[in-house]
Amino acid sequence: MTIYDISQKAGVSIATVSRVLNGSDKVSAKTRKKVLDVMERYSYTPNAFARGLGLNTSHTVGILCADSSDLYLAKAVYYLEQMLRDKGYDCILCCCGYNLENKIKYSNLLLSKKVDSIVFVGSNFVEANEESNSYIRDIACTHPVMILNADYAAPNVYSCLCDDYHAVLEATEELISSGRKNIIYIYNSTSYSGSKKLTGYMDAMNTHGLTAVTEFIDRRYEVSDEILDTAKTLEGLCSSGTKVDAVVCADDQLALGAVKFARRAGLSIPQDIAIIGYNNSMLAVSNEPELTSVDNRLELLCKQLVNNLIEILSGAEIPRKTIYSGLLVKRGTT
Amino acid sequence: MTIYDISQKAGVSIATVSRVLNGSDKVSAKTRKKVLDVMERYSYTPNAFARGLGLNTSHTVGILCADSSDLYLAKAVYYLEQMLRDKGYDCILCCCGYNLENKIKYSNLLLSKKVDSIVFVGSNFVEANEESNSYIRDIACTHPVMILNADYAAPNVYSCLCDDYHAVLEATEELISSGRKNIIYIYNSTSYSGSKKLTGYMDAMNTHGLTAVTEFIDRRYEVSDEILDTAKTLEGLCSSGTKVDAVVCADDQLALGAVKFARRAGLSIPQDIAIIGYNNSMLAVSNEPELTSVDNRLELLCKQLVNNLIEILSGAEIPRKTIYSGLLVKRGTT
DNA sequence: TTGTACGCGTTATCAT
DNA sequence: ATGATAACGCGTACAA
Repeated sequence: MTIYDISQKAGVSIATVSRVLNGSDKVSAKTRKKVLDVMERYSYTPNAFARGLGLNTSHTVGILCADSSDLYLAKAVYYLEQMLRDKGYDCILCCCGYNLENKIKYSNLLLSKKVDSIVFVGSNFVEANEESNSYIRDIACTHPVMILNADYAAPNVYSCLCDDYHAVLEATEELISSGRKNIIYIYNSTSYSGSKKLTGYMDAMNTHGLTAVTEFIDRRYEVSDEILDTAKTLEGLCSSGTKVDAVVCADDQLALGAVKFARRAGLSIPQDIAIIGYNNSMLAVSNEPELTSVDNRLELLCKQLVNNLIEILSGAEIPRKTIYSGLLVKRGTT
Repeated sequence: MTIYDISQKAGVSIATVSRVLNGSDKVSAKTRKKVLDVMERYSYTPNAFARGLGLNTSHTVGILCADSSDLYLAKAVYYLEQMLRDKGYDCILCCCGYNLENKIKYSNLLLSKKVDSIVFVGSNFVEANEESNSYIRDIACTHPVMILNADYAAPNVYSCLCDDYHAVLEATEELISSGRKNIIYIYNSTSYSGSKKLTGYMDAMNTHGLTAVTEFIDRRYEVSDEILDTAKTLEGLCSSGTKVDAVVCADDQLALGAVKFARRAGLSIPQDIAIIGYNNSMLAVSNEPELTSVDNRLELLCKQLVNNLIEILSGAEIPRKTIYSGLLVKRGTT
C-alpha cells in the first residue's frame, strides 16, 4: 500500500492523501473522511524511508550508553525511551562500552542512521582531557547533543545533571558531624561526575582537618565481581592497620561491597561502621539493612532532558546546562 | 555529499560509485581505488533513507520488551544489542509495558519503521489465552518473529528458551531431598515461563506427597516495593500459622524479599529457612549470604537467538524452538 | 480546495 | 567494466 494506491481508491490525488496524512487544514472534511476511510480499510502505513528521504529526519534519536545493563544506565535508558516515545520519537539504542574509539565509531553510526539528535547517557562520555571530547564538538556541528549526567561546554551541546559535588560533600559532612573520623571513599570511575564526587569528599575531609583515604575499584564485567573486589579491598586496608568507621561510595554496588566487608569482619552496621551509597537504586532497598544513599534524581533529569530536546528540535532556545540537587536518603546503614 | 557528488569528483557514473559502495566485483581495481579515495576525502556516508527506500530494509531489528530497566530484561537487551551490532544490525528499542494493547501498538510502530524482524524479549509476550497471542501470528505473516524465553507455535515464529519447568522442579526436589517439608513457592508472573515454573514446583511437591503453598506477588513499579511486599506476605503467612522451612522464588528479587523476611523474623539462613532464587542475577551475589539461584543461561539464549535470526534473514532454515537447561547455582542460602 | 510534477539518494536493470 | 535510467514512496512548490 502506497500513497498512490490510496489516492486511486479514494478518487483523489496523492497530494490530497499526503495532506490528510500530515493533518493539513486545507482539506475539506468530506474528502478527509473519504481518504481516512480508505486508509483504515487497507490499514495503510506511510513508508518511513520515503518520508525520511524527503524530510531528512526520522523522528528518531540515538541513545548512546556504555552498558545498558548497568543498573543506573538501564533506568536512564528506560526513562528516556518512554518519555521520547510519548513525544513521538523513536530511539535507536547503542551500547558502546567505555573506550573512546567505540564512542566515536558508534556516534557516527547513529548519525548515518539519520537520528535527529544524540543523547549521551552517563558521565563517562566527558573525560578530563580535552582532546578526548572533541568528538562531541564534531557531532554538535550538525546535531544537537544532549548529555545526561555530565557537562561539556560547547555550542549546541546541552547538559542535564545532578550536583554530585555537593551531594557527596554533604553526605561526608553528615558523617563527620555525627562523629565519624575515619571515613573512606570508594569509587570506580574518573569520569566527569566521578571526579566531581571525589572532589566533594576531599573538600569535606580537608575542611574538617581529617585525613582522606580513597580506594579505586576497577570496573569489572560482572557487577558481582565489583562487589567482591570492594569487600576485599576494604579487608586488605583494615588488615594493614587502617582504621575505618565510615565508608562513602560513589555507587550503590560499591556500598554493597562495603556491607559485605562489614558482615565478614563481624562489624555491626551502623554502630561500628556507617555506609553511604550513591544512586539510590533498587540495591539500596534490596539489602538488609537498607542502604543510606544519595538520590541523584534520575527521573527528573531524564524528563528535563527530553523536554529540552523537544524544545531544541522545534527551534526554541534553552539553557545550556540544567542542574538539580542530590538528595540524601537516610536508611539503615547510617 | 551524495553519490552524485562523488561520481562527479571521481569522474565516473553513479552506478560505479554504487557498485564500489556495495562491494561488487565488477569494478576495476583502479576505478575502485579512485572512488574510494574521493569518498574518504569527503568522508561520504550513504543516505540510509534512500538506501532503505530501494532495498526496503534497514538492517534494523525491533526489540520489544516490557521494561528495559528490569534487571533481567536489561541484561537481555544488552546482550542482544551487542550481538546484533556485531552482525551489522541496529536495534530500535521499544518498551511497551505489560498490557496487550501496547504490545500491539508498539509492534506496529516498529514494523512501520521497517525493521527486518521483531524480537520479543521476555515470556510475558506469550499468554495463556490464545486470542491474546494472535498479534504475534499477524506479525509473523510478514516478518520473522523471535521470542526470548517463551514459546509460541506458529509459522515464522522462533523461540529460544530455558527449560524453566525442569529447573524449578529440580530446585524444589533438591530442597525436598535435603529434608525440607514446608516449601513455599513465590511468583509474580503468570506468563509462559511463569506458569512453567509454577507447574515445576507443583509437580515436585505432589510427587513427594507434600502440600504445595503458593503466593502471588503483584508486580510493582518499584522493585524495592516488590521486595517489601514479599517480606510482608511471608510474615503474614507465618503469623497465621503456616510453617515454612524453605522458599522457592520465581525471581531473585522475590528471593531477596524472602531473605528480608528471614532477617526480620530472626530466622537463620539456611539452617531455619532455605531460599532459592531465579535468574542468577547480580542480586544473588550482592546479598550476604549470597543467594542460591537458578541460572537460566541468558547469554547463551541471546547468542543463539541472534545467530538464528541472522540465519533466517539470509534465507536459511532453522529449528522453531531451541531449549537450554537451567543450572542450579548453589550459594549461601541453601 | 485540489491536482501535477519534480526532487530526495539509492539500487538495479538494462545497454554498451 | 562502465554508464544511462527507471524505480522506490513521499512531500511540496506551483498551477488550476
